[in-house]
Parts: sequence; C-alpha cells; structure tokens
Amino acid sequence: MDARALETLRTVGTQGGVTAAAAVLHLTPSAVSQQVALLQREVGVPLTERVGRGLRLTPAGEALAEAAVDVAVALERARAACDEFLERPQGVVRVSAFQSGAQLLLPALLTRMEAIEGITLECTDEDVAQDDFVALTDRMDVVVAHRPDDGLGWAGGRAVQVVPLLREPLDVAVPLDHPLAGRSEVRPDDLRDLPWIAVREGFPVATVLGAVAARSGSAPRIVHRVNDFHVVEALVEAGHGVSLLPRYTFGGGARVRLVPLAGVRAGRRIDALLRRDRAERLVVRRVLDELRALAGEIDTA
Amino acid sequence: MDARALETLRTVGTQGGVTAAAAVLHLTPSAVSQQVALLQREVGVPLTERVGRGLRLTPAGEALAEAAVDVAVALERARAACDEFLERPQGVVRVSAFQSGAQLLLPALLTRMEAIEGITLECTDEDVAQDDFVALTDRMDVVVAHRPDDGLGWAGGRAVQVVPLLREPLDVAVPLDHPLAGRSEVRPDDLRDLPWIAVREGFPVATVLGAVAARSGSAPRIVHRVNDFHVVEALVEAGHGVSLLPRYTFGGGARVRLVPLAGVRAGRRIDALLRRDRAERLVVRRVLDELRALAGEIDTA
DNA sequence: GCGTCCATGCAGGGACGCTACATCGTCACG
DNA sequence: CGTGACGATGTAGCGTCCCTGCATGGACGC
Repeated sequence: MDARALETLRTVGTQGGVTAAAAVLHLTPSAVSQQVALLQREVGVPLTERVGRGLRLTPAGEALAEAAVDVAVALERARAACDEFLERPQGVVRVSAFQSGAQLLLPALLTRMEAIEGITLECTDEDVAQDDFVALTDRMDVVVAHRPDDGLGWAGGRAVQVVPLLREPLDVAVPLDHPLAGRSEVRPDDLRDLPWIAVREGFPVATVLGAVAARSGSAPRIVHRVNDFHVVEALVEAGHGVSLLPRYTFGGGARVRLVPLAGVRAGRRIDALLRRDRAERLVVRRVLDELRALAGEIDTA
Repeated sequence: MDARALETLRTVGTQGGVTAAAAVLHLTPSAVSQQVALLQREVGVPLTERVGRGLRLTPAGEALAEAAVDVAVALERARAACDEFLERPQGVVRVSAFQSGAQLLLPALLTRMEAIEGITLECTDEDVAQDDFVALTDRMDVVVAHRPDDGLGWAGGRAVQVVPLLREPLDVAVPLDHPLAGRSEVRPDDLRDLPWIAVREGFPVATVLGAVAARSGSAPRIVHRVNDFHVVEALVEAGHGVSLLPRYTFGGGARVRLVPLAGVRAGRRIDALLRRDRAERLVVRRVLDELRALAGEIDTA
C-alpha cells in the first residue's frame, strides 16, 4: 500500500473528481485513475462509484481517505523530526488569502518573515466561493479564509485544521455626504430601504447582510452584486448605494465613511485553514505563529 | 520521503546493521545501503554512523526511525480501515514462540484458529537469547517470549507492544527417588549444595536460579548448562542434578517430580511481543485475542 | 441528437530501484 | 604484524513500474 496512492485517493475525494485531483497533483487524469484502480485491486473493495459523469468515494473509500490523512501526518512528522536536528529550518511555504485579507495581512507577514532566514513565502490571492476555501488547502500550505461571524465552521472534518486569526467588524459604508455619514453609529432600523451593494451569492459574508436586514424587519434591497471591495468602495463613493465593508481593511480610507452598526452583531471571522499534514511542517508552523501574532496585534488595536 | 525507505532505516536500527536488515527485508545489503543513503540526502542530516565494521543510528536517525513507526502504524490502520468493509478478515499470521511456550500454547491456539475461516497461521519455534526476542518482531507478527518474573520489561521502546499472557511458576525438579521428592514444598535453605542444571548464560530465566540461590545465602553450584527443558528433564530423571522447570509445561509428566518453592517467588512471565504496526492488522488482533484467552484458561486452571 | 466533458483502457517511453560485482575499512587469528 | 573474513558502500546493468499520450465509452446540456 503506497502512501502516494493514498494521497491521490484523498485528493480525488476532496476535489471531487479525477481530473481536478490530477490538476492538483500535477498528473494526468489517466495516472490518477490508474493509481486508484490499483489501490482498489489491493484492498478488494470498491473505493469509488460513478455519479453522473463524475465520481465519488464509497464509504470504504472515505474510510481509507480518512486513514490517508494520518499517514500523511505521520510522514510529515517524520520529516519534522529530522528538521529538529537541522540548525536552520528551511523551505517554501505557499500562502493563499482572499483579496481583502491579503491586503490586510500579507504585507506585514512578508515583512516579519524577511527577518527569518531560510523561509520563502509564495503568496497568492484567491477569491473563491465560501465552500471552496477548504479545497484550496490541497494546493496551498496556508489558506486565509473568512466566514460570517455567526455561521457554522468549515467542512472538511478532521483533515483540515482551523486556526482562528481575528474577528473583523463589518461597518456600514456610506458616501461622505450621506445623511448617515455624520452618525457615530447606526441601528438596523436606520437602514430600511437603502440601496445595497452585496457580494455575489455563495461568496463569503454574503449571509451577513441578510441577517442585518432581518433585524430591521424587511428584506434588503440589493441593487448590485460586486465581489471586489475596492469596486464596492468606488461605487459607494459615487453614491450608487451603501454596503458592508470590513473595518480594519477600509476604515483608514477617506473615500467613504464607515459607520459602526449597533443593535446587531455584524462581522466576519478570519481563519487560517491548513491540512493537518501540512501543519506538521516546522516552517509552516513558523509562518502560522507569525500570522497569528500579527492578527492579534490588529485585533487588539 | 518514502515509507518503504523509512521502514528500511528502522530495520537497520533494530537489526543493528545493513546486512541483517537486508536479510529481514529480503533485499541485498547494497539496496538497503542505497535506500538509507538516499534518505540521508533528502533530509540533509547524517542518519547513521560507523562503529567498528558495523554501523548505528545517529540521534537524528533514531528520531526518524521512531517517526517511521507511526508511519507504519498509520499505513496498517489504513489497510484495516478497508478490511472493516470486507465481510471476512483474511490473511496469514506468523507466530513465533520459544520451545516450551510453543509446546504449551501453539497446539491449542491452532485448534482454536481452525474454527475461524480465512486466517492461516504459520508457526515457528525460535529459541534465542533474552535480548534477541524483540528483534524477532521484524520477521514475525507475534513473538511469544518469556522473561524472569522480577526482571525488567522488554527493550524496543514504543515500537513494540507487550501483551502479558500468563505467569508460570518455576518449580524445583528432582528425581522421583530424591529425598525432596516427597515434600509438598521446599525452601531455599533446602537447596544448599545441590548440583544444578541451568540454562546458558544470557538466555531467558537464567537469572532466576541466581535469585533463588541468593536467598539460601550461597551461590548455586551449576554443574551443567542446558537450554532444552526436555534434555534437562532427562538429566534430572537420571540423577545428574536438579533444576528449575516451568510448572504448567512439565508438571504433568511422571519422569521427574516438581516441588513448589516456598519463601521465594520464582517464575517466568510469558508475553506476546509484536510491532505496533503489525498490531493494527485485524487478523493479528484476532490471533492475539485467542492467545490471550487461551493463556487465561491455563493461568487460572 | 449532437457536442462536450469526464473517467478509463491500452501502448510506448522514461525513470527509478534492485542485483551483481568490486573496493575499502575493520576486526580476529596465526 | 600480516592474512583472511566480514561488513558497508560505490558503480554498471537490467528489469520493472509508473506516467504520458491517445482512443473509447458513457453522461449531461443545448
């Protein structure tokens, strides 16, 4: 039983298909298919079953994939055991973050890591739907993701480790000349019938606006759906609507006014997601420590 | 980092050399050497160091070998996870036992396992020095070993699992016409100046006789050193000396008389030794359960 | 019903790992 | 102190395994 094949099976499970898994593993779909087939012959139990034109893991496949996590963890732990004897931990760490999180955290993170010799950071900004963050952990070492404050956690079960970084309040962004711009806070009632600019359906913190509006007793009037907060900011500035924007990331600017919400809790949680096996790498731990420290400074500021 | 290479390194550690490890793994010494060398390049730390004409693991090597155990365990657990979905556990289990333990346990064990379809037992009797029992676990799934009652446990650390089976008293074996033959028990003082037949130095329970004699205040007079208990029995029967023989294994015979010792605790512990990764196999667990049940019957009888 | 996408089988090629052999160093024996 | 044997380690050669490329079959959507 090969650890590589186990990893392949696991990826097929998380990525939901042979082709997607092949892309992550830098292989051809054919190779992935053959590995799984070989594994199946070895254990004598069907591991995958076709569903439509894709496929999905059988219960036995799920069980094996779960066990594969422990194998990967053990292997990484072995590597780490040797690194302890190396005077200097070394390696590259791939970090991914959603756009505004990247803007908030990555510059300072890179600065901090520059002081540490030997660790190379490869940063990427990835804006994906809420449910797709966990799948990124197959390609990345650390995935900075966000979710509604009140929402439930992340899928992925035991395979992914969730490290809470910080909670960022979402404020109401209004034009500088807006009637609410002078207020020190607004209540849900103040927001009735305002034209909202929201994020696209299924994307992070999409549900927050609905929750806020529910407190005012009516559904929000959504006039635009824009994912990029800078575009949102520009639209708000030009008077095309109001929106919810994260305080730490957009509070400093002078283009729009951020007014805190009172009477309702609106915010997003920013977490670091990473696979349990990746978490065993010393360099990854190191980056994670810095990231957590950095987030702590922002949160208490 | 290959799980196979890790296993190889571990074996080099336990077997204490490339050649011995190669024999266990069914490889040539060259292949083992190359695997270790490759592993070394990968981690960038020396894993082995030459000592005389052999070699030994460096601290880093030991650490990696220890981690290799967890990898092997995780892999076996993965296999077991699939076997759960198989209706019938199946496979061969290699069992090794020292001579008298084999005589005591193996026939009944085989009878019990015959009732279970699919599990094939391969039994071997291995009489090795006390310190060499653990090394057998590399070749065997289950090793039945014995040690002095009062002695310390087994070496091998976390890598080997010890399952206590039973404690067997050691009685004084005397000829049928010996002055002590009629006694219901003997005390250490009764044993002064008797001609003893002991096992060879370094072999299991060799230390027990010394402990018993120490209670009588004098060193035992050892006239012969014989490992095979049947030979010992024949020698005792012919009046060439007395000896310590295990009660359950030799108490039933009519060739010599076994007299219990009083005033001193003399016995041997019979344990099952197995590698932690092997212990994850369902069929191995099954055999172990039967073995333990069987030993329990003997112990309470 | 056709095009597209996805999983899968088959043949070819490359890379990796093992065997066999030679070398060097170390320990036992005369 | 030289000689023989044992053990570890490189090198060449070969076999094997695995991956790529291509073709096939099935399923969904327009």
